[in-house]
This record gives sequence, structure tokens and C-alpha cells, in this order.
Amino acid sequence: MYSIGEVSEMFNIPISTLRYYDKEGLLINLEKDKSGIRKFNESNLEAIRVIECLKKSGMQIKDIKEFMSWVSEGNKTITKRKNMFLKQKENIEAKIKELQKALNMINYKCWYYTQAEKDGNEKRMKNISLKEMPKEIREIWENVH
Amino acid sequence: MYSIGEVSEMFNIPISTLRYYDKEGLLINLEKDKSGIRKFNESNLEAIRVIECLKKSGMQIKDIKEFMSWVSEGNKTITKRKNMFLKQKENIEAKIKELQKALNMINYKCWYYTQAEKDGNEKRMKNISLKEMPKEIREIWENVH
DNA sequence: TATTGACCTAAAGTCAGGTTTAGGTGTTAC
DNA sequence: GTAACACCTAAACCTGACTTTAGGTCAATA
Repeated sequence: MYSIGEVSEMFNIPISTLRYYDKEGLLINLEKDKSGIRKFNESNLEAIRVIECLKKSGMQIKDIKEFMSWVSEGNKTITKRKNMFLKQKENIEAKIKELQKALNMINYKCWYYTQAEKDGNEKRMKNISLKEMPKEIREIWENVH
Repeated sequence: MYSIGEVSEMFNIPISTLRYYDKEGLLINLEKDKSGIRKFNESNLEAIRVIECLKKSGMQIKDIKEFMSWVSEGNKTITKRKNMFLKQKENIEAKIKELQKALNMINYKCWYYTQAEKDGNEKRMKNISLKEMPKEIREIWENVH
């Protein structure tokens, strides 16, 4: 059993955020002692891991809450929950692809500015043609434009 | 030269958002005709590509604005701009790593719920030990916990 | 015993990043 | 010549996800 302060430290999540998650219904089955103090058990910690993961994958609080409500409904929602994870898998894979595209653009810009820095100005780079680019850079450029 | 409506369609960005970016100073050197209508040229389109990329990499509007102001200051800010892109490259690589970690968790959950669905309940899965997991799943699980 | 520290609630406040509204201009289509 | 369309501004509004504030409980320490 952990206090809110301990959990906050473990996960590096502000106490106010943990209380907010609780208020929003994300922390199902979180117990409180007779004087109202929250006691986190292992399954609450696992819920926090899942919340962090679903947030990273771009899910909104209200949808995470819905998922948590399915968890507490038991066996009859297993398929729903499985499908939700399959969908989040796709979401996250799409996000990674987008980021990789952005990374391509950034790599092109890094090359561009490294060259411009050598030249002391952007004159040459502003009008550079595909033929003048090294093969790897040309591939990136074509990918991005 | 493109109208705001054309640009909105090309990039799938709402007109209101393009106006907002202009108002916030992200679209430097954007010309307007005598009656105040925006005319986008190639370099404005390139700016929009850069904005989209920097947004994906997690940069805030006010920082993108600062970058755009460096662009309009010319050669003396080339090094600044290069360093900014180098830093964003790191940011985006870190983001990809995070997403890959989240994807691991999601893959574990997909496996978990596929098994639970077969069983018709979560009894077996809730208490499953490392030894009972296939090797790939065990590796994921260890990565995540 | 009193003060410190960790916890509590409810409600208000904040911030980024837009979006919507209200009222207006200028050009083309019937 | 009037209506429809694409554009304009300024300002108000909205949403999600927190964070801060104000006021209070309780247990342990000086």
C-alpha cells in the first residue's frame, strides 16, 4: 500500500494530477481509509501505467475513463477492451510514422543549415537543385516535398 | 500564388487556423493585396511545412514564432537555427522512443486480452507468471514493468 | 501543547491552441 | 442589380488537462 505522495514520486506525476485522475474516475477501486486518505495497491499502480500509456497514444481522459469502467464491468467487456487496444495499437503506429516523417524534414534542415553555416549565408542553399544534394539527402527531400 | 482557401485544402488545415498562425506571426512575409486578401507563395508554403513539422515535434506556437523571426533576421541567425533543429531532432527521437515503449505495453495488452477472450474470463491471465508467457511476450512484459 | 507535515475537498483559475461570431468588403454569376 | 461566394477583422468563446487556492483533518514531533 502506497500513499499519494509515494505514488507521485514513483511515477513522477504531481499529486494534484493523481487527485484529478481519481476525481475523473480513472482510478477505479482506489481505497480510502476511515479519514479519507487514499491507499494505492498494486492494481492501482498498474492502472496508472495503463493511463500513462493510453495518454501517450493520444487518448483523451474521458475515453480512458470509459475503458476503466469496462474493466470494472468484468468478463462481458473483454472483447471491447481487446478491440480498444487493437485500435490504440494502430493509432500509435500511425503516430510513429508521422514522427518519422517529421524527423526526415528535420534531418534535411540540419543538413541545409550545416551547409549554410559553412557558406556563411543561405544564397547557395536557397536555390540548391536535387542533383547537387548527396543521395541520402535527396531521398529525404523527395520524401518530404 | 494561392488563396487561403486553396492552401487550406492543400494542407488540410482549417482557414481559421491559417489566419490564427498569421496573427501569431508564424507566416512571415505573407503578402496581402490592396483589399487585404492573403496571397501565399512557395516560400509561405514551405513555412507551413516547417510549422507542421515543428508542431509534431512538440514545439509551441510561441517558439515557432521565435524561429520564424530568426529566419527573417537573415544570415546572422543561421547557427541559432541549425542548433534549434539539432535540438528538435533529439526531442523527436525521444518522442519516438516513448511511443515505442507505449507500443510495447499495448502489444502486451493485446496478447493478454486475446488470451482472456479465449478463456472467456481473466482468471488465468490475471495471475499469469513469467514462465507461462511466450518468450516475445515475456520480453515485452519485462521491458514495461 | 503547539506546530509541522502529509493528507483531504470543492471550487476557481490557468494555459495553449484553436474556433466561432458578428459585421463588413469586393468580385463574379444570373 | 442583386445574390452568392470567398475573403477580411476583432473579439468573444471553447476545450482539455491540469493547477492553484482556501480552508480543514489528523498524527507525530519539539
